[in-house]
Amino acid sequence: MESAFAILAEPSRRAILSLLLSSERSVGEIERELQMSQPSASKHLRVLRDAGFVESRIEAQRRLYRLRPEPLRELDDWLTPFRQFWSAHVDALERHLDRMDKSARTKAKKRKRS
Amino acid sequence: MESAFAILAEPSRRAILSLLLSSERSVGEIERELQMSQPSASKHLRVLRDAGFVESRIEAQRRLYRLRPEPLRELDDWLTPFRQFWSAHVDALERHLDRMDKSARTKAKKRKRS
DNA sequence: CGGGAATATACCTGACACGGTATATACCCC
DNA sequence: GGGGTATATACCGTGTCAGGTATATTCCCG
Repeated sequence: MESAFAILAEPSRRAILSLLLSSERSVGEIERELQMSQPSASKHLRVLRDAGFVESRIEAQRRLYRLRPEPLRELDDWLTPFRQFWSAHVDALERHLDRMDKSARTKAKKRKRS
Repeated sequence: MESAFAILAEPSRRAILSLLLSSERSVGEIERELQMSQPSASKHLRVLRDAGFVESRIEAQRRLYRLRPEPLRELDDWLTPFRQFWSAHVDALERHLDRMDKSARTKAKKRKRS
């Protein structure tokens, strides 16, 4: 369970991270908003914390969890070489379409990046 | 095994994708360069193909696999809202460091985005 | 200090994915 | 068409992980 990808393979964990985008939350809030059991929330948060995706602070009996950016940055770094690839790919498609008939071009453009 | 993250949770599959960045390869080449068994290579490629990460063409008895950009784009899209978050976070760190001593600032700047 | 709320952990169980071995399939070339 | 190469698939054994239930822990407050 080392890699950031393995951590994010779990849909619930991705949901938690997305939730924390707007603001920090307690375990109970996460539990309610994502409709998961309390132990499940705690366990996912534990995994996320061990992997550095979140950190917590204590407020009375609550633990408030918030995002930490580093692991997601690493993800982004892994993607970097591919980014170059896929923009090249789009350009190649573009050039290719310039030699095709119009109907095909129209259809294919729907898959083009914004 | 739906999500792109689940597919990339496997180190071997990430290795295959990285390998294909430079050029398309046959199953045998992948098998040799990544030191995995032939069935293992075939099975991972099957998963990657089903998920749209690669496509193959046939040349004699070989299958040549090459990258497809779309699924990685989706990954990148998922990261988008977090990117905004982490640059904000860096800026906050930056401001904070402006009030700290120099040695701490120097050390932290190594982790700063380009 | 005792009760209750919030969170964490232990334990069990079922599902599933990976790796390996064996085998099938497809294709080339002599 | 037979032998060999390249790739895919079937099947099995095993480890790992997620979810659930039960319980421990921590903390607040009256």
